[in-house]
Amino acid sequence: MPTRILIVEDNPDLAFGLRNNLEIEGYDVSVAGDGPEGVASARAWHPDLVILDLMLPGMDGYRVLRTLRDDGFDKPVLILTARGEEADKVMGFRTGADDYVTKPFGVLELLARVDALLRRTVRVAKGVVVESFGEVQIDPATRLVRRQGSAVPLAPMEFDLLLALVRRRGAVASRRELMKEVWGHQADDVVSRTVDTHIAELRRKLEPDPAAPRHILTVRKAGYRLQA
Amino acid sequence: MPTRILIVEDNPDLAFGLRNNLEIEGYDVSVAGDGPEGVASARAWHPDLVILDLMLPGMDGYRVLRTLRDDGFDKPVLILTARGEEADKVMGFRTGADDYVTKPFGVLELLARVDALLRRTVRVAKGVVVESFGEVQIDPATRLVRRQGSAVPLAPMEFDLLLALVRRRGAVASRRELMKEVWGHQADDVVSRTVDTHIAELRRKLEPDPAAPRHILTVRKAGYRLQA
DNA sequence: CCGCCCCTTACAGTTCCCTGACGTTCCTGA
DNA sequence: TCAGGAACGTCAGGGAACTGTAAGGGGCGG
Repeated sequence: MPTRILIVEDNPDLAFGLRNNLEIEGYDVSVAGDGPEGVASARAWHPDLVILDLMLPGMDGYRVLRTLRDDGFDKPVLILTARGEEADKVMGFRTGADDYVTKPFGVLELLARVDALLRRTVRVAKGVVVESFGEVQIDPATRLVRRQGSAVPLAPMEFDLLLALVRRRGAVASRRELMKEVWGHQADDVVSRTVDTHIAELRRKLEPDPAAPRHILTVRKAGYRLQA
Repeated sequence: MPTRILIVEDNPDLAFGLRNNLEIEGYDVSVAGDGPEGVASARAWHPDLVILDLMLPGMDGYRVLRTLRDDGFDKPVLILTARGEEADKVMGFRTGADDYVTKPFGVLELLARVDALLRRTVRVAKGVVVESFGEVQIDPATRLVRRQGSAVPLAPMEFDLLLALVRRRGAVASRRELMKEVWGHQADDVVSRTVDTHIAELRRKLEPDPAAPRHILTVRKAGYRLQA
């Protein structure tokens, strides 16, 4: 079975050109002209990679990506856009993109990047990387979290916080450490309840009984701890 | 334990800047100043990701990458270069690179790309250090105490006090010393029974017969002592 | 303008810690 | 040996400290 690539792009010329080149490379290609169509196509057709334009009519590209990830779509997504601002790129990656190419771009480079992404995916597939605790599975590659198999949408901060906890695997993480890892480098002496609120949200979304957490535990006077 | 990143870069300023930023993000960073050094470092240090400059003295970047891949090095490699020609990029990807960033670049974007690459590969391990005496085990990392294998819930102060005793291993700890270590502030001539109260609680929770303690011993007129 | 996300604040519920009082044990000296 | 005193053990209640959680507002991007 050939590798399938879904292009979500409203500009017909560009889409056509890409399709041509990719097909010459031997890929199976499908094109969606807007966001909803793209989401539907990803659901039904199960592509191995998605090339996603950010500027789309109807549904924003970020939202499409977001929807896909929340849906449980874990294949690489390459973002394609005219916006080259660094902030845009960072946001794209943060939302779960795997690469970010700005227009104008060279077709050969795009092909090479597609190839690199697919190569990496295949290579990784051998040793699946998924963290888990209890009935919750976390895939750092796609920033996707599942509980009992179904995707749980987490806000970016929530995901990062969860990841920070998971990385410590059962050890106590102080609020300050978490602050430092998730928020950045200057963990002030801020006496803030921010961490707590996010923890509460995580429990609400991930714990069977948020009032009696079994995995995201409080260690009084010390911080929080993730119980596998 | 933390994620390791190897930078192969001959420009000291750039290397230093990158190292700084990556370390702030919590990575373990090593820098190699030329190709051979980079290869050696990758072999010996087993980084989780390599940032590779193409323009290197002595050994060309492509050669380095080639050598690494032939070596069986399968971690992601991000190429960093001033050469933005499409042909260069394609060649880089073809040689086995996973991403290609051209100078000048934004640090945030680079960090985001590093993050995106690592998402698909990294995994973490853990090491456990446990103190123990008698049938009691103490894990400072989780602030968890077990007696005969089953968990014993301790209040924060109790745990800290226990830890202070354990650290002294058989030596006598005066009330004042304990106060100072656990409570931080300097213990005035406070004739307080606070320490005693907590000791009593510890005995109740940890000693088989609290009335005849076998581990948490009283040294009259001096303080307390932990018997292994 | 809306929606999402994030942080803050405030309040409520718990847990915990210190204190003071009293009982018990140990040591000492007559 | 025994009384007295000092040191330690124990207990319970008030208040402080800590966390859970629900709004509310600001910011940012779409």
